[in-house]
Amino acid sequence: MATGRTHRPATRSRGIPEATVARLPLYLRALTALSERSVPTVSSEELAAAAGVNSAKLRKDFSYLGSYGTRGVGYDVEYLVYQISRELGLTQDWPVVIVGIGNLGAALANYGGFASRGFRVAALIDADPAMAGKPVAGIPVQHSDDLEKIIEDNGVSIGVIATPAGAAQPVCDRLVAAGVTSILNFAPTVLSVPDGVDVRKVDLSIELQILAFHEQRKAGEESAAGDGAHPAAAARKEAADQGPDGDIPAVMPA
Amino acid sequence: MATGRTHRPATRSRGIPEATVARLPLYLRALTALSERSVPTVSSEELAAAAGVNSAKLRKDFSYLGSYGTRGVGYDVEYLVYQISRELGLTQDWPVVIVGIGNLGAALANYGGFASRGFRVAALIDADPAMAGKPVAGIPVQHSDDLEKIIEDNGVSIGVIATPAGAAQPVCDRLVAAGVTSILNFAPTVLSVPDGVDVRKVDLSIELQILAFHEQRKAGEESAAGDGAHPAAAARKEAADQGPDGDIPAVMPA
DNA sequence: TGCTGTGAATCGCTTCACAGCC
DNA sequence: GGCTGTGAAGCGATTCACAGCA
Repeated sequence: MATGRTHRPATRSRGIPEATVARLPLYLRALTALSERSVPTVSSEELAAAAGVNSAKLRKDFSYLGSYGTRGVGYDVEYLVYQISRELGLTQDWPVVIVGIGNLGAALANYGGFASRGFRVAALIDADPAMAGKPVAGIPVQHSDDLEKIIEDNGVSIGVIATPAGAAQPVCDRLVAAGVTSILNFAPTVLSVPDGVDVRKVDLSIELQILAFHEQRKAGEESAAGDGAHPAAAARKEAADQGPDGDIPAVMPA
Repeated sequence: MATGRTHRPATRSRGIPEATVARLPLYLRALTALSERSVPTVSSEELAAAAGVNSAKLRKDFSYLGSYGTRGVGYDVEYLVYQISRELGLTQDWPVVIVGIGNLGAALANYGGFASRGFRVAALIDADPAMAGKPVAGIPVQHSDDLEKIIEDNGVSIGVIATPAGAAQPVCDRLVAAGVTSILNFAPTVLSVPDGVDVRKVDLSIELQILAFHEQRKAGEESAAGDGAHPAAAARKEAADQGPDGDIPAVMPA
């Protein structure tokens, strides 16, 4: 779920649960793979397995989009690809800017998944004058002095921040002031934005810490497993092998 | 998300809710910043603001750890840093390997947040023989032939996969076979792992698609004139035009 | 007085189980 | 017979509101 909610609870004509929205890209990817293999139809069971969720959840998710399946048969792959793409807004072109062209920014610029799914890297922006003009992934880096102009000229509404932590908030402010209303933040900082702006964050260090927590728990169990009589140890053991199963993507609201 | 799971619900006595675990790193970061500024105590309200959550949630989260605050005063910053670190398992050293040293892998290797929080990059591994021996972030890249030996020699239990999608599952299988039980996956693939192995995934393309969904909704929302709540930055809203049904997918395969 | 800690109410997501249709 | 679509039950997480303590 993204934070920058326009704080009206239910203005929507068709409200799709946030958790469902977060899974649609997963389904879309699995469906695209099937489509490439020219598979015509797929059952909820099969598709769920490919997407790594359970089939009841998948059917419920799809029921929010409409009745796109056929009982006794399954779902038409091509049709479903189109419906989900449309729902996600991927039938249009989204120009994106990436700010901060270090290793990470370069990795993002080179990431193939961009172009293939309705996103277009409209510009790369960096504060280092030495970077200006240098092409990364075939796109010349532009200096951050021109940020506002770049946003406007390209009609950008989605920005990716891959700067060091200290630069993230100022960059964010400028992006928002220039008209960006969705931000994907890779910097390890909590960004503050006005209402109406969505921020999603991706934070390596947080993910690792969550893994460490579970890892520690696993380790504690092995040693406790022996002295079976202890109730607390037994309790911990039970929780053991349940995957974190986040489902909530590896991302938190800011 | 872990593919294989025993569907055993979390324990309730000693178990900390998963949602709480996911926020602890956030609190820890905010507390560390306070600690660096030598702030001795902090209230739930202040800390919540710094971490970007609401204060009731924060207090509830902390209540799962124990009663570490003082009524009328707040929380002792240093003490809380320690308690959370301990709970997350960060008082010990976690050796981590990164597999796939492209732009992204290099970015991860260079990421400072690693060392500062109990994680140590024990090795960098890549399948390209030309990379072998080349130092990245001061660490020589090793060839993936030696993966198993590297895992064992370093006692690694956490692996980071930053390979292309196609290589991810084989790499994952080898990591798991060699003893890794926690995986952070950056490749756009659903990994399947045996029970007892945790997988968390970070997927740029999914995040962008979620943003696009909300962006699209904002654009379509002009009609909601109702009561005052007016989204800020009403600059560019025309760009997104809800594609009417009828046409064939404009989505390209990956 | 001020702020924590927490039962109780609430919300939203997941799962179950089966009716409905092919 | 097989598989979708969905009301209803179940369950975890969030929020409320206030009791309890420095």
